[in-house]
Amino acid sequence: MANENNFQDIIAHCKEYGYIFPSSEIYDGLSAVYDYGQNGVQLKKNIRDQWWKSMTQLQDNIVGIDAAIFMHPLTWKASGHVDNFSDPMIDNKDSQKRYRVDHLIEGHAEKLEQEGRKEEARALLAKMDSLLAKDDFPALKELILSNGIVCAVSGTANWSDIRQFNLMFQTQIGSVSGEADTIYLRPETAQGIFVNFLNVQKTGRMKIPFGIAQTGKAFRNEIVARQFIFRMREFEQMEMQFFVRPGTELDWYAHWKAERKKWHESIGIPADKLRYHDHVKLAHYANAAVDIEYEFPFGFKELEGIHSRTDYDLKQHQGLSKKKMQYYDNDLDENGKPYGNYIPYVVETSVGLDRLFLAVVSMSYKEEKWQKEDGTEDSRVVMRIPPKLAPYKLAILPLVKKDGLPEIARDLMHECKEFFHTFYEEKDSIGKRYRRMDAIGTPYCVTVDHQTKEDHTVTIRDRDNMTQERIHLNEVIQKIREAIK
RNA sequence: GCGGAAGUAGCUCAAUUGGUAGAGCGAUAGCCUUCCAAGCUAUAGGUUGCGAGUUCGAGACUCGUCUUCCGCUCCA
Repeated sequence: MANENNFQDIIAHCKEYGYIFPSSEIYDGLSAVYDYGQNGVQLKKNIRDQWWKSMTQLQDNIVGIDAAIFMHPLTWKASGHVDNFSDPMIDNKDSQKRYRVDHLIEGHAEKLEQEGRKEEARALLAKMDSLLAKDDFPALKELILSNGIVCAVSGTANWSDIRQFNLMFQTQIGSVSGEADTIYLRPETAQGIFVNFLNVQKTGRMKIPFGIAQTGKAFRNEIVARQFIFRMREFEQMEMQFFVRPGTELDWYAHWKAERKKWHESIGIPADKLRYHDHVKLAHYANAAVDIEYEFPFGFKELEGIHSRTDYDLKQHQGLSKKKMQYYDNDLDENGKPYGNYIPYVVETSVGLDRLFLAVVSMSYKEEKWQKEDGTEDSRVVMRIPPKLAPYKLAILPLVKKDGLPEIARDLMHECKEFFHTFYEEKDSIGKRYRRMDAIGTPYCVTVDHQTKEDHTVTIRDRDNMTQERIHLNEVIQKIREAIK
């Protein structure tokens, strides 16, 4: 069974074998940020490619886009990110409760008012507004202390300093400082799809129901980082927003709920490691929501979210942009009349690519021990990554570094690399090289030996069961392509 | 954010009461040629996380700081 110790081993293995490095490690690292190494980038790309193919190429009514990370600031006003998550916060050190500063002071003003001290309340709020406008946090804290405002839980005034709680990363657009405007790094890719809804629908002549898919980076200023790449400040999402006729959204929600779980199983994730988790408490924009959870070494956690987002987002954008986010539906209803104009409802599927990566790595990592024929114990660390996701598909190994074997191996290498990632290695004993390939998860190894010179056959070794068979040189490419289909 | 623990070579760890920083594995080059790790030779790799202090002398003691891990907290 998986456990925490195993998880530490997985993290160490990821670094040791070029999958994941802590960001900026030579400068002591950057909290909650990680880099993908030479093997990690390939695995990540392969997962992303599988998703992209399944969501666009294999679908009749879904197209992809790639929206910019920078978006007009009003986008985040519309989505609710600006108003809800960028306020000054203060913590009470005794109760460890966190408050929005404006809520805390307003609450106190209300109490004053009830006590009939209306003038004081008004003065307090006026003072607060002017200080908030100036972002004068020390003065705001002083205001809280001088008014004797205490925590409702602990009853104490043991307050931390006031800090800005920023969900979103800010930066400046415009090369001349002073004239610059604040913009945000997107906290979710979904809004790039919503703001392009009309563009795609019109230029692609899309008919409802249809979907728009996108993969890309998103950024969140989280408070703390834990659990390796499960929660990062910079992460990659794979999202698809599916636009449907109002009233049909829950049918489509059920459809995608089932489809998405099937997809995870199709890339090799065991069904018993997956489960649904229905949301009881729904976000402000949803009328149904479910997580597909994976059993990580630290427990079942969200891998993908499927949300019925109603028409919330398009309606919000219509309100702020003054552009009609409408679709004219020519299909006939039960009375034989066209459905006509409406704002489509949206069913969202949103996977964390980094989380999926971690799921694949977690399920693949195995430490194995067994008895050899002579009675001694043998062991290996193997990454049983599904072949179609593995960074390298094939390793080509000359049995010895002489007798013309490397030359044959290199010729084969040259042919293979047109079709899939191939690794070449001639140093050390053959057993050692097999172990190295096991450790990075290469599913197949072809070994060129002396017999190859006589009959043009090689051995091909299977990573998972360590068995070998002998095949003709001409069969190698076809066999690997078949295995990674 | 709070509490606890830990930072020595790429990895795992040594280094006696405070007295010259080491080993194994790994890496690199060469030898050997052997189908499942651990054959031979050589080489490289360290301001002991960082900064102060105590001391004739600090990897070790004191203080500060940074990072990581564990448990709470947070995670629309």
